[in-house]
Amino acid sequence: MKSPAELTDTFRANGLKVTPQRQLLFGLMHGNTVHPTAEALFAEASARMPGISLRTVYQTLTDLASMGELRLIDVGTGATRFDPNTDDHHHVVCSSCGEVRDVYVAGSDRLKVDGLDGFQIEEASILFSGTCVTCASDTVSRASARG
Amino acid sequence: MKSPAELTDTFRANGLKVTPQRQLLFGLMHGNTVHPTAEALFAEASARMPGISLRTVYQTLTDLASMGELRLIDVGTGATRFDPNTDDHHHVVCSSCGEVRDVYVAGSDRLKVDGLDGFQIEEASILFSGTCVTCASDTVSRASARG
DNA sequence: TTCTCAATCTGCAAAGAGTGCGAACTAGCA
DNA sequence: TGCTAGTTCGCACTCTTTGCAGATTGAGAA
Repeated sequence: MKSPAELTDTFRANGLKVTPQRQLLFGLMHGNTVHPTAEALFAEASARMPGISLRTVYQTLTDLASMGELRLIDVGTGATRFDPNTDDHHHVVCSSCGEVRDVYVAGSDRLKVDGLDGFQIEEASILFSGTCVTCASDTVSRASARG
Repeated sequence: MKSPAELTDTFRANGLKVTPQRQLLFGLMHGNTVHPTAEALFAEASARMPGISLRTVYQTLTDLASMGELRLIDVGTGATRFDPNTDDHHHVVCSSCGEVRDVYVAGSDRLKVDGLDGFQIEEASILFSGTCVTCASDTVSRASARG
């Protein structure tokens, strides 16, 4: 995703207005690597701008996504997450705490896929799931505490 | 997923009862390749057994999934889909009509993944998305009809 | 700087997907 | 046949996201 300053220009160039709410969200998303949900962003935004509405957060995120500045990701934890990293990458999710990280996969072009049946593929997304370091060590400590 | 007869035994062996509702759902899911949603199964089930409740459909599907007889899949179309194919496979979804097909992928063990950062991976799922044959030809016909 | 108006913001209602709960019902063993 | 734990069903409710409408405001024009 572009920098807040660049986004300001892009929005104006597209006939969209640059409001304080949008600027705040540009800043909160830029360089953000935690893959927040709309609700999480709303909480952060509210702390800095009391009164901002959840509706506006959804609206702005949707705008950014339709401009290709943001990727919407669904890791099966209920709410959609937003990712400002628009590189070609995939994700890994911790099935215990829900943390999501970006992963880069090489060699996916050499996969042999059977059953595509005439589908014209536009995209392939790989989702890894497992246990993150923190949750793995928590499990270990609980186990030793228990026994 | 096992056959309805085998599931009957498995359920009883696990102390679960075999009701007409469950038998109906065993039958509807066995060999089912369309990846139905709970709502879709409920519609089919209702046609054969008026009065069956959506709650029971969810209940039974959840039971089957926790016994490993069914896989829950989320292709990002809103509702969870249920897949009686428990082989090691992946999915392709048509972004136009939502159709889901099973695909088999070879060579995924040779992928180079960067960024796993200590995660203990338990699963990797690949979701392809694109346009199915039917929707692709529909687009073509509409284009030619248009001129 | 002021004016204007389309774009935006906010709050609320509502839709879609699932889940929790409790009363009524029933499969399956004794 | 009776008993009882497991089920079913319907309803209320949660959660996420979207639709709507009136009030507000950004930003180009005057």
